[in-house]
Amino acid sequence: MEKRANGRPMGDPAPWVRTDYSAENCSMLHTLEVVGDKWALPIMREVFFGIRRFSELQSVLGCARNLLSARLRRLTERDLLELRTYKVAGHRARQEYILTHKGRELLPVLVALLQWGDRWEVDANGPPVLLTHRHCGAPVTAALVCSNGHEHIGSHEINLSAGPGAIFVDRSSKERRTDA
Amino acid sequence: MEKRANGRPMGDPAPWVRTDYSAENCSMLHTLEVVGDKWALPIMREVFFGIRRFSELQSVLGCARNLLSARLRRLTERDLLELRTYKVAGHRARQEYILTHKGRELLPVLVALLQWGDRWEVDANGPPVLLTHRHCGAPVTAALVCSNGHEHIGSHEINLSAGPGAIFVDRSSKERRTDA
DNA sequence: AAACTGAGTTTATTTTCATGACTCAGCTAA
DNA sequence: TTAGCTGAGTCATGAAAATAAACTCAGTTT
Repeated sequence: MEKRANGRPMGDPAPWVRTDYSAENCSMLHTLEVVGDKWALPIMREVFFGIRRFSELQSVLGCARNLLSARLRRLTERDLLELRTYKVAGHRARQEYILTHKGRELLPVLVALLQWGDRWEVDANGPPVLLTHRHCGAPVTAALVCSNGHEHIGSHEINLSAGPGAIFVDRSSKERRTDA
Repeated sequence: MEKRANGRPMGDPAPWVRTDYSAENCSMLHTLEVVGDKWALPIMREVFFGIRRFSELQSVLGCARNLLSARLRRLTERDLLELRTYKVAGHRARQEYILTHKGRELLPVLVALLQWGDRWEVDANGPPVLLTHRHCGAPVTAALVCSNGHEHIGSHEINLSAGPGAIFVDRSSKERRTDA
């Protein structure tokens, strides 16, 4: 079968419609394996916000200690967080979880989630947290941009194609549609 | 106690460190209430990718039918998806789930997750899915931008402050730190 | 009439979450 | 010097959610 350069067979509905390669190794799923449970993203948000100690995280998040413990362990093992010991005068040594580079790069995910909630699920009082650019004071958002500098790309302006790691499958069907 | 214009008490560690208002009504949590379970985001991704029928979604995602059913119902009730009936010649009427505006605006979340996985959890073969700008062909990413047009804002260039919906709490502690 | 398809529902099993009690070491006040 | 407090957890148990597999049911094709 004739294929395009990117591996997609010719004559497919639209480049935006994926029918020919599998979803099972999608990077999004890999990400969700690490942070896709109930508490990982809230934990990461708190660490971004400066809450870094076990007991503080527990009281701020209100989650079960055993779960917090298990999640912090996983986030540490997967190198999103790093455990560090420090000292406060008059107290014994304490521990804190700090962000690694890998963890810090999750910020666009957190901001995108925050922003969607601000836009679509906010209560009457308005958004509880504001993010602004330190240098100019303007609100910060997660936007789709391309590496040629085009900003605020809409969902219809995006082409989807198979990457080197794509797994191809046959899901073709010759049906033609009419409106209901 | 003396406070700044945004309500934060004077003398706090750094604007980036939230210690004085609560996390419980954060918009991120509102978002996660809608799409924070195991299957909602994968479902949304597939619908973005053009997979829109119940049985197609089930076979592509491999998730349990009852869960798929429950998730699609919730996503429809919450207006991220809309159920539509259509007709294929030689078949009885079928149904498809299509994106609403609210659902389409989740794309930055999906792209941010995809991109983090591509960067940090990709397997040897490389990324399975590529997103490119239809007009110029350049890769598309979710980036932090401000409304003054500054692009690629780093996590350290962001100020955090309480918004109108913030709930204030007292978590002050007078401890001073030394290194461990 | 028998088998097939699409879009689910029901029921049973397994996994994950949540609650509350318990541990254990270092510090601190009596 | 012993009793109590704090930080950072673990353990046992019950509740909720996810998974798997069988079942339903109407329209369709053979």
